[in-house]
Amino acid sequence: MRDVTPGLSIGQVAERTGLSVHALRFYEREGILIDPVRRGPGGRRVYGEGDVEWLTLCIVLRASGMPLPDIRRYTEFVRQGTGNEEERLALLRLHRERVTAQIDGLSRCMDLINHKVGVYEDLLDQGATDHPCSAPPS
Amino acid sequence: MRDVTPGLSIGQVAERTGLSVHALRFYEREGILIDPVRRGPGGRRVYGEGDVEWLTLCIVLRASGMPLPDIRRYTEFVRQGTGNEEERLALLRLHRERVTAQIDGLSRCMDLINHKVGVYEDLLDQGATDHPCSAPPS
DNA sequence: CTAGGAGCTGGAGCCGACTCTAGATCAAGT
DNA sequence: ACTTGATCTAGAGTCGGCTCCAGCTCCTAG
Repeated sequence: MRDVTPGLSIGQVAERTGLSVHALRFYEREGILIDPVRRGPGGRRVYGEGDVEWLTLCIVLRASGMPLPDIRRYTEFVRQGTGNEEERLALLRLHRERVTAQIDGLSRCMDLINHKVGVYEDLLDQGATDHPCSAPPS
Repeated sequence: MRDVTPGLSIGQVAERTGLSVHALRFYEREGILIDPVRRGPGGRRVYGEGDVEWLTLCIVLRASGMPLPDIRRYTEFVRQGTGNEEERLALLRLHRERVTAQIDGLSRCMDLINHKVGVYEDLLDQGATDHPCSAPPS
């Protein structure tokens, strides 16, 4: 009944997470994994399902713009175990604000882009019906 | 009545746009300006209001993740004058899709981050009221 | 006259996050 | 036995987007 999680090679983890094997080793060097990866025969890395889950979280944090040093700090808190939940929460809240700011910024850019798309669409419609002169947009 | 736009120095443009003077010269080298900057006595750059407006647009495009080469291509279309509105529109639409994808991605990250923030908030509330054991989150 | 400050050019440097290379080791298939 | 392919390490290279530096020219104020 034991050994339900048989251990994954770096290639398998790469496949599941979408990270490259290079990136996996790089993350490990950067201290992004919670505990040192186990090694199988020949010194090969052996990952568990827990590692994959953790990496999946890290990928989300990265994708939302958290810098690696911050991810490392968060990892260190988790590695230390319970007792620092406030700090973890503070990091997460800080990041949440950054993501909110990103989304807001992008939405404001979107408004302008939509506006310009609209202008050009109108211009082309109008041109199709052969309207007279008008100031060209930039 | 003429000369309403007296011409701006690179420093003034930097101040208005928020770009650095370095970045302004860099953008110029990259072909991001619609026409070559006029030069005043001593070979100094003289910008017009139109340049500032154009740069303002470019800043929005950059802020929303459009790469400089794409901005350059868009600039080239505008530089060529009317007749390529379809191409401009295509570039804008493509970019709009990228921005939409970015916002969607970030929103999905937000869901997870919010979830984790909620988990830690609950955990700390619960801890304050001295609840018994529970599995620690990652 | 001189000192400061802004501007000029060309080119080097930096940062983050990977990505790739070289050269070695190891396991499995033919 | 041999080849293939995955893995290992240490370290170098890449890329985008600036940023900074050296050494020069200007203009203006004191």
